[in-house]
Amino acid sequence: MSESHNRLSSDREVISELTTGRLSVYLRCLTYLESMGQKTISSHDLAKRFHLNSAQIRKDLACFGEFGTRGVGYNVSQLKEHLIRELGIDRTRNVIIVGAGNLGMALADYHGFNGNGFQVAALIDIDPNKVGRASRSGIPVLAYSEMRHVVRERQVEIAIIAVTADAAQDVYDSLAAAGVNAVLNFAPVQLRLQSTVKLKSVDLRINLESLSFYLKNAEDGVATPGDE
Amino acid sequence: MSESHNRLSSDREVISELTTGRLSVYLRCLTYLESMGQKTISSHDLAKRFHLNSAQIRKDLACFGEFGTRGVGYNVSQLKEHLIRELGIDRTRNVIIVGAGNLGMALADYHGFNGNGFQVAALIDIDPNKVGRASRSGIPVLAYSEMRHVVRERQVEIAIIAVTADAAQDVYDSLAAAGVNAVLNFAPVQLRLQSTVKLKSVDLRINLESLSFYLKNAEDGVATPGDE
DNA sequence: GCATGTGAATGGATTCACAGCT
DNA sequence: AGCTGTGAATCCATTCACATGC
Repeated sequence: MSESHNRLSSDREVISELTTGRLSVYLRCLTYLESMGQKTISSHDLAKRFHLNSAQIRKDLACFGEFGTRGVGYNVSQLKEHLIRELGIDRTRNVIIVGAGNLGMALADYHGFNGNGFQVAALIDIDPNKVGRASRSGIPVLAYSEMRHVVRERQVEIAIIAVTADAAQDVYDSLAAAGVNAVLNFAPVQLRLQSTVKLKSVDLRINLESLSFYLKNAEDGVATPGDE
Repeated sequence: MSESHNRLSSDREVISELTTGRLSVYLRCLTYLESMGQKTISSHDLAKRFHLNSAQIRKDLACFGEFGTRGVGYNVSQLKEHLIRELGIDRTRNVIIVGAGNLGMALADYHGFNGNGFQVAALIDIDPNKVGRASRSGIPVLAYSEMRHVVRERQVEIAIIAVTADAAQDVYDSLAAAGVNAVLNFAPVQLRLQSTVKLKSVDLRINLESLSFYLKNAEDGVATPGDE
């Protein structure tokens, strides 16, 4: 299939965050198409479903080798399986959530975080009143002092920070020390990075302010439609 | 101060989302600096606090006119007030949250969503069991059928979608019809856009998958550090 | 004929580097 | 001397357009 692409496993080019984000989107779409019984899809049809350009989709997919058939398109199930493997969710990764407040609790029970490659193993909190309880779906709240132990014991690979802004840096550093190397941060702070730990931040406040900025300009008659 | 910049209010150039996101970050930093009693800051010092380039900060700030003093830097309080006005959060905007599940409830009580320019007026849900209740901090859950009315009555400008993926498009369309023109979407779907409604999406699943992708490649020895 | 895969062209955003002000 | 404001240069991502293969 990829006769011309006999690349060794390590010479793959660097893939940008923007591209991987789109791969997730494609995967979701392919899962849907498969459930509808569709067998193949062209980059052009895929592009129509989002606001994307078909060339971009082909480029994104071509990063990993040649997967389409000229004149036909892509095999839905095959491409889906391939993306699952490329994204590394063909096995389950354990997750802990640090901070068992409203947000942490909600995230623990969030469907997208349980199943299909991820599993929330525990919540962690310093508050002794919260320790020993559990989320609605039964995920236990453990003491902060147990964090290191849980990470090792349960082989936790990803942590979610859902504590207040002032505690986030300490938590991040402790997670790094405990051996976690991927963190999703919800605290509204600029964290000082450790080289071993990949960080993604979701800043709710920034998103709201960005909408406010748009509204303000719309009032003033400045046009700026579009998404994300 | 801006003698050379006598632009009329409407000739302002288009400002990218990337820039506005950074403006929010600067604002947060300036608020902190002000609370520490610092009077002025240079673009260089500001840049050191994030992982940014000082030229970028100057460019970002220069969008709105000349605010710094050569040889000195920027006046902290003055620049802060200016950003607050530029971001349109010098007045309070009302917000509703559609979907009073775990996530919606958590967001309703989220500190960043209440105060400093925003105010959550209500939660909305179809489930009759939820209607009439309230979040921990007292934000009421209203019926879905009331949405249109609440939006008009309370002059709601921003809506947050915290419903399941399959309901999100209907909610979005209803919000548009009700007159909301800014939406923050948490449902994992690609929404079909309306021209009058600005959309920002926060897709938690995509963020996790992106971390998984990083972990998978780190296993294979591909280097890709960095944030966001 | 039709759709992929991809080099070349375009379009944006970031960074450099320096003129100009305090 | 020090720092802003900004054209020019660079870097990265997206889009075009077409050769290639089913």
